[in-house]
Amino acid sequence: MAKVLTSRADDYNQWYQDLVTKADLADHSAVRGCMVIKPHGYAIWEKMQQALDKMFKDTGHVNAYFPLFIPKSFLSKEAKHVDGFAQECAVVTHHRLKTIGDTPETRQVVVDEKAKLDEELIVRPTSETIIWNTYRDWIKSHRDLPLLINQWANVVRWEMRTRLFLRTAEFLWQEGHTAHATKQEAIEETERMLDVYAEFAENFMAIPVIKGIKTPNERFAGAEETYCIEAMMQDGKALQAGTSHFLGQNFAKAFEVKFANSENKLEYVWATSWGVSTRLMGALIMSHSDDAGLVIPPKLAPIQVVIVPIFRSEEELKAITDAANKLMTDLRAKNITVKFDNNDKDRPGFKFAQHELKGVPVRLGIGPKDLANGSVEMARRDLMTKEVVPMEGLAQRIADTLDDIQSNMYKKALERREAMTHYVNTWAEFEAALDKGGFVMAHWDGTAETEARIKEQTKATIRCIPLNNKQEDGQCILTGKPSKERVVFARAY
RNA sequence: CGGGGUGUAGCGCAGUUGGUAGCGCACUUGGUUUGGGACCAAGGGGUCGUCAGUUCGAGCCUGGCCACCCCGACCA
Repeated sequence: MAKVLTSRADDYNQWYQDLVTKADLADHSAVRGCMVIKPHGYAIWEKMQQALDKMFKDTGHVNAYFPLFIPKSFLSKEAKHVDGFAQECAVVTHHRLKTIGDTPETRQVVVDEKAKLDEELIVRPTSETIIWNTYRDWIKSHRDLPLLINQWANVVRWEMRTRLFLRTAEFLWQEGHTAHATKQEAIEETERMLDVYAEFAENFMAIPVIKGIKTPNERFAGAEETYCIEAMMQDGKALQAGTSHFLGQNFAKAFEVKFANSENKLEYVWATSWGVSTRLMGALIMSHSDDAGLVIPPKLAPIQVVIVPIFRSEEELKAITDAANKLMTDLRAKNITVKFDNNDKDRPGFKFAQHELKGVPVRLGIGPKDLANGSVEMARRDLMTKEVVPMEGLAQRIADTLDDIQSNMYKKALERREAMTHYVNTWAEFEAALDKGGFVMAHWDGTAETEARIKEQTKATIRCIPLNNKQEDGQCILTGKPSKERVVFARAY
């Protein structure tokens, strides 16, 4: 068997890189830090979008679209916000090009200096400012609230160092921006959307997550409180998979967004924002995939079942095709997506390997023996097992198998996370646990100074303070000062 | 942005002292094959990352730039 991927044991980073490109998910582009998302990768992203979009709509949100460009002056209206993003913004300064040079050899396109913009435009790193500037006009009365809007968009953050899906200069995401009459409602919204993300991660992506809040250091610029879901990758590193922010009245005050309450008094509105991005693709890959390639949970697989015919003659192929067509009709009736891979170029063994690389959850092999016996060979991608099963009742059996794969993938990821979560009480234990990899649950004295010192010494950050965290007396692993709860430390992507 | 590395066909690589580019896989055509990455035969594909310089002559030497990888700093 020809090896296509670097193994995880040999070089985890290289494995990830190989997998993303070899499984046709994405490629590097001609533009620094930007990727081309290829059809197979985009198909998975579309499945994520569809599931999330439905969840957003089911919780009362509607979609809209705001501009890519933000006037520079908007960004500076919220002081902490601009500090958070100023370092990584792309700036549009001109609106016209011109051609210089008389011959084809010397001809080139240059910026027309006469076409300088009066006010420079920022390519959005996130859309709070343009949206809140717009909301000012939309919100006049408590009857306009709550305003529950989401947008699917691209954003640009000029990153120093990029990795496909995990951190790219341009990425795709959704950003929800909501306005509420009361603080309580806004906090409820923030928590509701965190729950939506957690449910999506666990039920669709089959990734267990810890819901928690960020420390002030790790908080979104401009937020009062940042909630997050944290996932653990196979190498034990943490990955922030989604965030939901309670923005308080910071943006309402910066953009003068006030509403008349029922007593006709003007009040500033309360805000939230929340987002997940194509980074989830990275989480999906690093949670489940193996040395043979991608493993995709059935609920997000663009193709859930592939049928590979095994044949010698045209007659055999025709008989197999008839059987496959019947089966496909049954599967589609159950909303299972299925592909019949009948190209005559590749041999069955090659097809098996290809579909494993691309992560198709269930593969069926149908050959002359199966037609004679009324059976098929069914292979599971998650367990890499094969069994011969009867054609009778197969569609239902496959539906059940897909369900089982979905839950098995979650269970496996959960077991791995539990095995790689360490509870420690001393500094020596803490360092040892970090070197093993995974989440380290430890007491912390609650100060930013201690958090920074730990990060400096170990590269580990506080991923979150879990919601509904168990309260227990303990001592900070670094300073020995008293602590009431353990927080999640890890090295992170 | 700093330190290190890499860049030759779609992918992985070789290319000697500077003398005008090759191998494996993939691709095309034909045939034989087909239950775990088939085989035979004949073909096609390259401004050697890019721009300049040195030279009679550059894949090879020199410099600039670009991209990617690893390690830092920064960050979702």
